[in-house]
Amino acid sequence: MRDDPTPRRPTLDEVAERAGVSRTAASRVLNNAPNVSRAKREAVLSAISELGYVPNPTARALATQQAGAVALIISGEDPAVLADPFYGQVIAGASTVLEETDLHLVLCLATSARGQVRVRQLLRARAVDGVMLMSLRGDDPLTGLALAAGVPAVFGGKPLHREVPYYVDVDNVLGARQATEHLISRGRTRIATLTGPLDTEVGQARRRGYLEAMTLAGLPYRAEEGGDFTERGGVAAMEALLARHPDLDAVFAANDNMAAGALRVLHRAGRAVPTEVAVAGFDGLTVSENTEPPLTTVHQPIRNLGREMTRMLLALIAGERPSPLILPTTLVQRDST
Amino acid sequence: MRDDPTPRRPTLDEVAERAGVSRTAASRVLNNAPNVSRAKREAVLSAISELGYVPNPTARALATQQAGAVALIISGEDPAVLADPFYGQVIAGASTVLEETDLHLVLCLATSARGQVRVRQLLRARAVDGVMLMSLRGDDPLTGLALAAGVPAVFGGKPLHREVPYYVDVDNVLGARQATEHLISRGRTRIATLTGPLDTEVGQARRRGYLEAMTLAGLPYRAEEGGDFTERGGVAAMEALLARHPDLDAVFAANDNMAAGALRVLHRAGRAVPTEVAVAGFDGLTVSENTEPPLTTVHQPIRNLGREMTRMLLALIAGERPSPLILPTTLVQRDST
DNA sequence: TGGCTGGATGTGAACGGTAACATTGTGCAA
DNA sequence: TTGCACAATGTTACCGTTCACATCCAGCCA
Repeated sequence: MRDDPTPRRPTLDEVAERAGVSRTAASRVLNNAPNVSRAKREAVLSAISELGYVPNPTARALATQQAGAVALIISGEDPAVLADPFYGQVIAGASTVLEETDLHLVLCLATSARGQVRVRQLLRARAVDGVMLMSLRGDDPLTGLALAAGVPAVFGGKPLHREVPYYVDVDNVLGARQATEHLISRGRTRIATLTGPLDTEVGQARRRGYLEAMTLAGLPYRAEEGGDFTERGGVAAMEALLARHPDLDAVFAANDNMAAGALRVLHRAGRAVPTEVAVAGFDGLTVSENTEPPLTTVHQPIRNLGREMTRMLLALIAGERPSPLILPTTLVQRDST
Repeated sequence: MRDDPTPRRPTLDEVAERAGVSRTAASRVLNNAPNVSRAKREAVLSAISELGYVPNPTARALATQQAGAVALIISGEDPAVLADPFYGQVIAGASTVLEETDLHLVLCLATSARGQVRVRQLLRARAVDGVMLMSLRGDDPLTGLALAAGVPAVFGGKPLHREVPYYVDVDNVLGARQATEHLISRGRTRIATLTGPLDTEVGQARRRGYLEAMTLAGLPYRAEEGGDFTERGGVAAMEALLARHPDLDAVFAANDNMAAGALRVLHRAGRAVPTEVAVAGFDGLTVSENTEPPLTTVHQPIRNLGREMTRMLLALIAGERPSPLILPTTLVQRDST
């Protein structure tokens, strides 16, 4: 079944020899470049299929000075960030776009010291033709590294405190405002918020959206507690919130995970949802369908985020100068409000 | 800020020249090979840091005939499979192991026709030093392709109807048996199961575990419905199950997603969980914590799965012949049973 | 018929490393 | 002192492509 230990794959030279042409001619056929006679082209083509020739991507990469791959770099404290299905969606989106090209996707987790080092090497060695970076904290050194590396870089989500030329983001402010306004339209006035980490742009933006809505509606009530986008964090934050603001009648959680945690706390505390307390989340992941009751949430087009980041990166690699992109969100109304 | 358009990174030749040694000597220092005098080594080292030299991975790959990367290939009908946090965990596990090596992780979704073609190319072109394959259906052509490609390949989960030399799997049969026996120990006798797709080994194995437990306990009751590991599928299957076997007093769902769906159906149908119907799942993902009530489930060490697959692949690449590995599962008891 | 144009073709030099092999120099046993 | 093993070092081929450039040749116009 298995061939000899080292079948030594055919090279372009062998193809050329078999077809009775020069290596260059064969190369031309491969990259269907002009200036090859019909006869030679066919000779090469059949030599290729007879020999089962497959071009060596490494050699090609060396000659063309292009890696043939782009990286998706995910930063974070802990490899567990990937447990969030969010990234799966981003990856899926990126993949569908890359599928149409001849670029591969290399995945880098910069979640440990060692991981950071590897990313740095990746960038410095120009091992990829471009990078997409996600979930960077405000002070993440990766932002600077990526920009300094001079390799095409697209950011998923605007980094905090830093201007970057190319990014795709979701309209977090507007989405949060929508959610809060929805709660207001339900007659709630004492609306609290569980914020995300405030050293991220997402965390800040969603909080801002909440504040905008409250201000615009002329509601003076303010109550917030910081979370970390995990359900566990949501539980802790909701407990604190409830202790300090027992009069709240609605909660806008900055993501679904925290909202799920909040629901459980409210449930334990005997607060009926949505009658006594209404809850809205943000993300629109499947978590939000599984909660009790199903969660009203702001759906963000995550798959699209991945797709658009990739498209932007491809444009960048192609030498264009794409504009930053902000994707819209939509409110999904379920039973928690 | 940004340097010249093409700063042209320094090459090993330039390092060597600056250090006053031959390129070979410089190369030796780089790979800290023996037979380099202390003086030269230091000269090279300082030349490297003065020039900011970073070796070119592509050139190295061409010379060593090693790609410097391994691929994780995820098969499936739909890019949406990645929405399952399962894969995030596998990826995280794989990453932590790869971090310690100088191999990169390239991620391939073989979820579309185009994706399949790309994977085929990847394998044929030997663009990676090894591959890990996941979630292959029984008749997945990828299995054969990977084996035929002659590239080190590790399977995550034993493919159905096919002997493969290297795989890491979870003890699905035992886990399912544990779950079912747990239900039995709770005094249930009319236990039904929501199976996974029966054209996968996982689906088959978990069903087998259920049957084993029932048989061993001398319980004649049999009721099953097929699902597809999604929550939506779980809902449909549970509805059918309830219609055909209204007398059931417990359900073993082959994964948490389906269990979550089942819980919702039971809730709607007014069957109290766990008093009237007990429910157990499989996976131990966060979904299982968020259900109402929290789900008793068989926890499988997914992160470990990723880690062990990667370790096995590394061993394989190093020329060893590792044995297949079966990872244990643990029952996590919550409120649904 | 000679010069010119332009497509087809091949030559040879990159691309940036690694490694087999040859060469030199040194200390030590015979 | 000769011979030898062995560390240090350099020479050179090689990995498998792409591509700039030179060459050749046919066709066309003056």
